[in-house]
Amino acid sequence: MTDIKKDKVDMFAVAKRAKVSISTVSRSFNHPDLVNLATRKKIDTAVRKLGYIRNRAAQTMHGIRSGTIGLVVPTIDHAIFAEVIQALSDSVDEHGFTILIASHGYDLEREYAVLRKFLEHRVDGVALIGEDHSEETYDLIERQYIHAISLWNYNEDSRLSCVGSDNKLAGCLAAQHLIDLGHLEIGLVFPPTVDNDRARERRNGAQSVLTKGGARVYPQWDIESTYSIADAKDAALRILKTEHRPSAILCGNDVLAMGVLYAARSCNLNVPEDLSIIGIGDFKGSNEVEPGLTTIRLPAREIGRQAGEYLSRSIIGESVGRRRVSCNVELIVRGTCKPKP
Amino acid sequence: MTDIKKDKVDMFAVAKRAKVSISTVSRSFNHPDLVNLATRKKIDTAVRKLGYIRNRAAQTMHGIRSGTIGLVVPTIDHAIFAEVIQALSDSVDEHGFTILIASHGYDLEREYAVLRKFLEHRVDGVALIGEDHSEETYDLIERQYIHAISLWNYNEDSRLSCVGSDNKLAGCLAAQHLIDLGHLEIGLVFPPTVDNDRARERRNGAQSVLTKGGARVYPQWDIESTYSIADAKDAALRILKTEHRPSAILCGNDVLAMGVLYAARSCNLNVPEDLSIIGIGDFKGSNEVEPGLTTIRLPAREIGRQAGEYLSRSIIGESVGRRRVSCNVELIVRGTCKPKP
DNA sequence: AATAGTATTGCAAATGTTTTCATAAATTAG
DNA sequence: CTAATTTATGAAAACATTTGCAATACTATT
Repeated sequence: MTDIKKDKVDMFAVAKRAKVSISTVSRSFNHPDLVNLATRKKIDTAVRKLGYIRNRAAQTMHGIRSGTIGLVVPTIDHAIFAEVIQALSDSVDEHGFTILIASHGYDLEREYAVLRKFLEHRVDGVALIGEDHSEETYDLIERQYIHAISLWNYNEDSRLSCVGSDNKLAGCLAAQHLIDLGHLEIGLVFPPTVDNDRARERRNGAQSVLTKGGARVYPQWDIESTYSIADAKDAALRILKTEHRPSAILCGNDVLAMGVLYAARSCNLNVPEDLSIIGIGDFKGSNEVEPGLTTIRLPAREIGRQAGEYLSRSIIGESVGRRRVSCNVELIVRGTCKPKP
Repeated sequence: MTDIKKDKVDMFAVAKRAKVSISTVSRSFNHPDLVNLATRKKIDTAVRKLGYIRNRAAQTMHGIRSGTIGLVVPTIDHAIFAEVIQALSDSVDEHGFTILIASHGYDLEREYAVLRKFLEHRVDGVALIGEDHSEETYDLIERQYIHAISLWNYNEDSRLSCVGSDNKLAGCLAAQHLIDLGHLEIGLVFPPTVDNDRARERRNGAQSVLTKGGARVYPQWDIESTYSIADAKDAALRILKTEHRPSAILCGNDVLAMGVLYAARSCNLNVPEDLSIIGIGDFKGSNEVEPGLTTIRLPAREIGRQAGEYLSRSIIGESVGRRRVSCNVELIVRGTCKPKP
């Protein structure tokens, strides 16, 4: 065995096969205009024959970008995030970036750990969901001068760049719609609000409008449910089974609203005649369910796309500094709400 | 400015601050037992003070694993994949791996491109969905000796290791259930089957049982719909509006089944009295919808978990060779199917 | 007190690239 | 036909680590 021709396929192997120097190989990748067409062809065939694949790890060591962006989400398999992930992925992909993804299950310490791991991988930027992060996390981002962006929530005082919607406004809009329809006895189904600014803001918004509008929310109508249709259905059943039930239920997001809708149906309550339901989010399927879900639209795809665009550009160096992008929220009236008789 | 104390924080900086050699720093990370406790402490404080973060890119260059696994899916934001992604991510995370993710939108050439990109990043392994891949893709995987696994479909002749379910069986089971209930006029709503072996197998399975059972599927009852509730609802409306409509509809997956269910409701058809519906998948929410969706369960989380486990182990070196894991499919009877009177 | 281990540490080579600088060849100008 | 450019290539340093080997400092044994 000629110890020279090991099967390790690196630039060296390519160079040898093409009978050029290793620098020429590198150049033909990075500055093809600087190398003669003929040699470029030789190199190309060598690459093909050997099945050579460039090693980004080695490139990264020269201060060259890693071409990766880290995305940390609470969880991947919620409709609410899946859509944003897809949009962000598509949009950074156009600039040649790849996504490193991890979830933390609403545990801010895990979020920090994930962020560190991403930094070890030398991601060129990171995207986080929302604004509730540990001080350590914020610290790390600032100390490392890493391009970062917060998704989902718009806040004009945000510590990071952000692209998202005004969740408080979303909550207000939902509540206002119910008030406008004359509802005064209103149930609330919201996800846990600790370490979840999106849910908290929506809730605060809704509640402020509700009290201002003279509505009452009895404690037994104010229920917490994890992000799950099953859980929300159970939660709603508890509300609906009280002898005195609200005339409308406002939900922290559309998945919960779906659960409530199913709960109503299983109690033989007609929606919206016997019960009005409003959600927040306007997820896939919210339009198709019967009756169509009245909700507040948050433009998930738009948020993901803009975030990806911003991150990519600021990494590439086309734009700089902090930026805050507010995406519109909007009431979508469908079939689950009706004026209180 | 002392040109020595640039703000570049690498091992060198740490070494200098801790007054040890760079090798000792490295060792204290990788083989802490080989370095004195006192020095380790010194190094530790230096690391902390400087905010040093290890550079995996540099490590990867020594043949050390990159600690990443590439996951290529058709799309991220379908319930069907989101769940599997989450499970796989969780399971590889336990072994210290991070996921690189990208979607190809059912375009096999893009899949190949993504795979190449992952290989440039020196992922330690890759996971693909299904068995429909371009020859180039299979080639690349074999030539690069990369750990690879195919998810979702079980096939005893699979070219790659696989963990999944027998999709053909799933189709058969669904069809058999309808036949058993006495349905002979059956509609079909399936996603496009080109480059999608999962859908194709289910469809083949279903159809073989149907014809064997003497059922008839008129062409106008055999409809293709993209993976989308909205699309499926439209498709179903077309079937249900024909003057002669089937007594049951078999759907390629639960999302489509939901669309059909909503379509039925919007036509004022009662499910299951006027129309039976069966899905495949048993997604989140299929149990909660009213009436609960009768379906064939495919254990998404289980598949993701096992795949992650297999990949991690085989990368770490604990297990070897090809492996094919079959996950059970099972008929889940709920409320959307009823015997034909 | 000398010897043999053993526990620590540092030096330097290696990893797979990119890039600067220098050199050689080819082209153009004078 | 020579000088001045321009074009094309190679040599070597740099990047941030890991690791085999050698050197040093301790500790235990006799």
